Amino acid sequence: MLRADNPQYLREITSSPHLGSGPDCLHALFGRQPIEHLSAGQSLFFEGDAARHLFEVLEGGLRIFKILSDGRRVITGFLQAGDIVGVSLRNHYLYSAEAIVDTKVRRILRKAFEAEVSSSPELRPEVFARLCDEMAAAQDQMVLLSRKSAEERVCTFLLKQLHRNPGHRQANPIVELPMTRLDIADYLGLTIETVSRTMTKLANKGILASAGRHSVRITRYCALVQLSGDDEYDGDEGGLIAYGGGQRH
Amino acid sequence: MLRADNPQYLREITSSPHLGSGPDCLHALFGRQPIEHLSAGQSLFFEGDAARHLFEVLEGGLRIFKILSDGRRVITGFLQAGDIVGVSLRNHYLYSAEAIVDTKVRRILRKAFEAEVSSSPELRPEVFARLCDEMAAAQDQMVLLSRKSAEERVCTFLLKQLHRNPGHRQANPIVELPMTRLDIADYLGLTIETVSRTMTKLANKGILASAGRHSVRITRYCALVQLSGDDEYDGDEGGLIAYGGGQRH
DNA sequence: CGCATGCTTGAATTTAATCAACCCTAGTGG
DNA sequence: CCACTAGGGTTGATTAAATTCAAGCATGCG
Repeated sequence: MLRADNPQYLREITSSPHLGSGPDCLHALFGRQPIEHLSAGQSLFFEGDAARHLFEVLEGGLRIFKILSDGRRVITGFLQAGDIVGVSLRNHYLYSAEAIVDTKVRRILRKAFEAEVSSSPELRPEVFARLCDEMAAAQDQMVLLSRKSAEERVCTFLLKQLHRNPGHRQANPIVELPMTRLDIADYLGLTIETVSRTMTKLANKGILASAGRHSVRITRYCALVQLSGDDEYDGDEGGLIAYGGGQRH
Repeated sequence: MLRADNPQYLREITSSPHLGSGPDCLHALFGRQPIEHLSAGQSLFFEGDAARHLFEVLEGGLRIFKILSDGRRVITGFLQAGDIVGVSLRNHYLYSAEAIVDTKVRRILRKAFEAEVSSSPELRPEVFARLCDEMAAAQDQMVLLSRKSAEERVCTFLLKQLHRNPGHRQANPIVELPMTRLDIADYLGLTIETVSRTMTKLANKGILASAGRHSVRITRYCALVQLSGDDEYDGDEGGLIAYGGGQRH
């Protein structure tokens, strides 16, 4: 349904079947495993389960989340094609994972993964890099949840979704939002009503235009960046300019 | 001032001077480095700086934080004796670090650290474990910031501070809070007023008693746990019981 | 002793949550 | 093929929680 229509990714991962043959050789570990199909809403694993497998997302998307005892849900991330689930865990899964749409994954035993990684000096930096990226994303999310207004949260989210998908450089790009409003709300620490109202407000400002339930056209990218509350994005790959500060003490 | 008076830690780390001689051999990497003194408020490094060193905290404490362009500050963690700063980073520091009290640290070149780690199969699991712990803490913090009330946040924070210090098993334990109320507020995503009011309310409920500006006596531990919004703590090391869920889908 | 900083308390305001209708659309069955 | 329905989404009115603004209090330091 959603990201099934970009075969670049599949080509890329299948073109590096041997360990150490490229920057994404981590995917090669999953190469010979059978593809598993998850239908929308289906669980992959639960928080607290013994972490026996790692998963590679081939197509579709997952939400990963934690639930408080009284039912409050916090989505800590969305995963899509190319992502690997479960790198940062020890004996038990830190969170639950569910498909947000029909999704294809491959799995590998965690033991096998760890054995491969510890025996391959080529793989280790890649694992390390993924962990650090995950950590950086978690830090950004803490900033968002801690100090950003509803509008800033929604704008930040839209930008993040935009930058992670192909075609984010064109004139009036479309952001795909395969998840529901409730998912977005639980990811941004808001309610569905607030998410909805904020999107409407952004539409009224001419910053975006609704393009069906699961996508949005960005009409004023610069304004979106301004309203996201972050420092300006650098020209290309969606990272923030790190400013080598000096403003406190 | 604060944690200077528990020499156990110093004994522990100096008793394992050789690589691979114990579960905490990571500290041995810093063993021959000179001790550096930071006075309260002093910066160690800034977000965005080239990450040339890793630091080991010997005594005292640090806050690590990010700042939005308009000055809003988010403290993403507090570090104390035994912690290592900078494991989860690539080329630039993800955050700034400042001493919250007079603090002693040792530093090691990141290149040297990485060389040592990649050449030592004993060290690697330890680095990995620290990264995973950091990730788990970040996830918990996201839950706190996303969905917990002011009271739940403060209770969670007090429990976390309590469990990380020695002597948390005694009858009416004392929680040390070396940081200011502003630090706590910026860590919990609240204002100082809300933190202050919430502490007062907890005191009125008989759950805690003020014991000077920088420490608090916990008088009803169980009530504190209830109010923290988490599932019950397990008997010992302050971790949450992971419940092998099954409540959604 | 007196100031400055950090902390507490109170009143007013603001933001987002909650409660409640209603709408839209995709999918179903007649 | 079209009407119906259910779920997700939007919009509006009200409420609650935390922030903001403002004042006063303690503690620690010169």
